[in-house]
Amino acid sequence: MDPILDGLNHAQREAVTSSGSILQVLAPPGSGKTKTLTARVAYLLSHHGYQPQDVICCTFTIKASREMRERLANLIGEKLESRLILGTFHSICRRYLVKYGYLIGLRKGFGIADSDDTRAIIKRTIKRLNSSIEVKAAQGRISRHKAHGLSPDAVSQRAKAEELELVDIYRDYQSALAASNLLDYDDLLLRCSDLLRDHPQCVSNVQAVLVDEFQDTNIIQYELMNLFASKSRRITIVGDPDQSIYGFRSAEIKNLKRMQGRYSNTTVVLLEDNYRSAGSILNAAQEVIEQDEARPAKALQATHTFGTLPVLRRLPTPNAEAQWMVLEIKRCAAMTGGLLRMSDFAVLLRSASLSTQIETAFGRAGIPYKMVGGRKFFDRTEVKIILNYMRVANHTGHSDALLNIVNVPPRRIGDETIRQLTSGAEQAKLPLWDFIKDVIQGRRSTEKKLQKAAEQGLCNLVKLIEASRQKLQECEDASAPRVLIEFITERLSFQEYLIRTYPLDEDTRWANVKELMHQATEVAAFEEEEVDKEMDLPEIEGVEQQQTHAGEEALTRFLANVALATEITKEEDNKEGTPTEKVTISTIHAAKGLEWPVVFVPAVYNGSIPHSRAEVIEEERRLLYVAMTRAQALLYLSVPIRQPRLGEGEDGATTLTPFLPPKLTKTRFRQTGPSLHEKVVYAIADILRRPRPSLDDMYKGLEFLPSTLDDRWTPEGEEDRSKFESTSASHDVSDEPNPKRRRSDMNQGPKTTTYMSSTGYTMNDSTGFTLPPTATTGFTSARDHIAAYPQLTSESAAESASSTHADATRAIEPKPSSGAGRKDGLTQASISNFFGGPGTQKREPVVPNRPQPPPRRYELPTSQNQRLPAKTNVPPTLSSHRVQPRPLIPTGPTLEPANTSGYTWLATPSGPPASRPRITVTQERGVGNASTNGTAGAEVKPEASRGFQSATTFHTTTMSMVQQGPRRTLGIRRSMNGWQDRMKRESGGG
DNA sequence: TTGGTATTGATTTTT
DNA sequence: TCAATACCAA
Repeated sequence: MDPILDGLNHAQREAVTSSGSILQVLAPPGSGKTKTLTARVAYLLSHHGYQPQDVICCTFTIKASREMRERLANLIGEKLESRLILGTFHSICRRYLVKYGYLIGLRKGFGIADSDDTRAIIKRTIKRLNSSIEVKAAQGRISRHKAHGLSPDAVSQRAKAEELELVDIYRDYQSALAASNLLDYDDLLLRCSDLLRDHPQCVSNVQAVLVDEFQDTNIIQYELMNLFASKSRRITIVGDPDQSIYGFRSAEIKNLKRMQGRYSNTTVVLLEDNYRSAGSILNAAQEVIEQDEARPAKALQATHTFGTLPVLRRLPTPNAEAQWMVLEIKRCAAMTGGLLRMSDFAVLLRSASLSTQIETAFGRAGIPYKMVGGRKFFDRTEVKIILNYMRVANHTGHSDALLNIVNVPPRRIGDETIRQLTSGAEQAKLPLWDFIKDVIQGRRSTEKKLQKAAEQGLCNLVKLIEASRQKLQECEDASAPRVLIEFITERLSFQEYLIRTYPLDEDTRWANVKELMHQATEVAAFEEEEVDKEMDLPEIEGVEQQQTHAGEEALTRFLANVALATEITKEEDNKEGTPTEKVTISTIHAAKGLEWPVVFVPAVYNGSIPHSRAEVIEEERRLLYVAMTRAQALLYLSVPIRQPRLGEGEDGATTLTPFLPPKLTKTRFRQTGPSLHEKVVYAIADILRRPRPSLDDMYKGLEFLPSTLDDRWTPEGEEDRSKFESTSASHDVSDEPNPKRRRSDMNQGPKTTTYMSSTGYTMNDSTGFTLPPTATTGFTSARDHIAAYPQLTSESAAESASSTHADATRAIEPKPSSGAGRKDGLTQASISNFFGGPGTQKREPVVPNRPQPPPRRYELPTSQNQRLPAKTNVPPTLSSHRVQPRPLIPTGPTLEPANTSGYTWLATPSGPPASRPRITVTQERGVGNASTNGTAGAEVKPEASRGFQSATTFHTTTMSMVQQGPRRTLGIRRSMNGWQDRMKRESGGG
């Protein structure tokens, strides 16, 4: 058997081995899309004998291209992998333009205009033309025209009057780019397609073209694909119309049809088995996407068990929402006995700006996280300054970069001076830089005489840039970027400048500059090995490739990578005790193609999703679909019922997204987090294909939980006043009125114990939630609890109904006897399992009067506390607020009849219905403790203890995160052109 | 004319 | 939280 085909199902195999030269693979979420595509690449190399440098593989995002490289390296080896022409459309185009751009009159050493440059240029011309068009709107419309391949002239021909205003801006923008020798993102594609259309010999070597996420291609990218394949006409595309979420970037789902029309011999293969998600999640997601009636029906078959229903949680405010996520993450982590680690959780957001509250809540609670998407490393002001110096040094014609740094650090060059200079340069038809040089050397003068101070400042600037250029000329190797950064920071006394300007966080800002240096160093090290030659395009007879000064070339490439990558991977500082395990917070867009065991999608209200400014609401629905289908085992959607800030309703009330109509939420969702008893946990383990945790391990975490249920808020999304009376007085905990006061509350307790602080829960209790100062209302009986959640019973019934057929597919065990007493019986069984089932040495429900350290939530009277191990001593403030052990009575949602794979419970002795097992969690802890010394679950132990102990280190991480402020964590992306290959070599090889 | 301080305003998604 | 604007003192 061909190892390439190992582990592929029938449809995947068919796709991989298809002899059709034009192949479309339609691959819904979790169907092994990337696996199939990489296998196809490997198959083409090994069975068709193509050389890797003759295969082009286009992805859409950098992350996707990195993943593809990694997978291919495993499949075909690094040697071959590194020679593939693989990358984002933009980066591949850049490579072609660098080598062959001269054929279409592109000037050497062109730079890439990032969105900041674009915005600045457009802003300037709008001002000059006195246009009333908004900058952002103009930017978007110009980009759209370009994505359709329309030049300013082309637009003006078919334009209406109002469009003509834009055409002027468009023209002006284009000439500004040309003047600075810049290409914007659209130009990269556009000019490359010009190149290949006029000079197809540049790609005459290409044997096969593969495109990932084809539904996200725009017209130009589609044309590029065809041009790449103009010789061989062998194309494989993988895509899913349901996951098209880049329409705002002119992506056209129509390209699928267009391609079929263009190539009559198109073969279409459908993948429909989902290997990622629980059946319950798929059902819910499928129902969301099927609301789109224009969409062709497409099957999506679950291969996993039904699992537990997804959650749609209502909460009072965005802040409560964030705190709830903290609670649920901790609850999941603790109650699954080390099965789930921090890196198994993801929070997916419609907008990156939603992250702030979540980040602060996580920071306070000691949840380590990393933010993906949102603000980019290379966009930080301090980094940007250095980069702009480098850009000017690289190419003095880059007027926008020059304008950005002309008075940074301050050189007494103010607005007026700049106005004189720019208008003078324009009149003289000179680049700004040349004009400035002429002025200070006395060859020219401005309309109005410049101030002495300003002139002196300009003089210093020119000297610095000239010196930098000199330095660059002297440096004829790949170290140029690093050399230049060092030189510039030194000459600017940049660190002192940062201290002066940003006294609050000058250290992190300086650290960012250091990080930039580090990146440059890495590039240099990589290129010195000359491995990068393999990244070059293959030589083609008869077409000359353009050569450049090595140092300049290295700098240009560095800057291009920066513009195209905009994020970098920070190497994990694996210092002792630093957890590398982090919760991912990401935009939904940036999460495409990825998966996590547990996914949270907060803010599912109208205006957020669909976004209030969204143009196509179908796309927003697909966005929700994409977000939901990232989840493997647990999916949480949530919505704050009030949005105090920008809410459109009078009191800031929100409305649930129309994508989740009542008939859907009633049948496919539960209202609160699932009870995480044994069977649920086992189902999670099975879906993740991880070993089931032992019951011991599952007990271990419980004592640190304030509750084993998701019950701090009512299912309707109010704070539960019966338990948290004092907090309801000020229900916008959200705005965190006076943290100091609360902190002092906490500090009434003994300052104590590494243990306390190490749980990471002290922090949370003290700041995240408002604890009632007195214990009067702390106790809630389970009966009260049930009374408060009447709907749960029916909900669980719905779940069992909807899950029956899914059961059948996977039932390993005989079904529980169904019938009248079924619900109770099941519940009892699962609960008693949970607290003392056959997984442990104890078969009986635990002896009630055996003294055991209780979990905090169900605190025993203080007399019992004396028997706690010294280190687990609980401060009086915390122990006092709940005085009685809370009996746990099975409630509706603990029913999980879907998970018949948990076979242990059938053997469990369940009490007679009359005497329900009123087991306190105290006992449950006892079981856990007792069996810690036993043998049960020994093999799972390392995992479990890691998950648990890390709480200690979470805390420390948090502290550093809090000090640094939010979003200091560097993103996980890495620019391409081999940076990641180097990483791989280092980590993988060593 | 500059540069500091205060106020206000604003925040889709990515290459 | 950050950035752009507005105003005032030098």
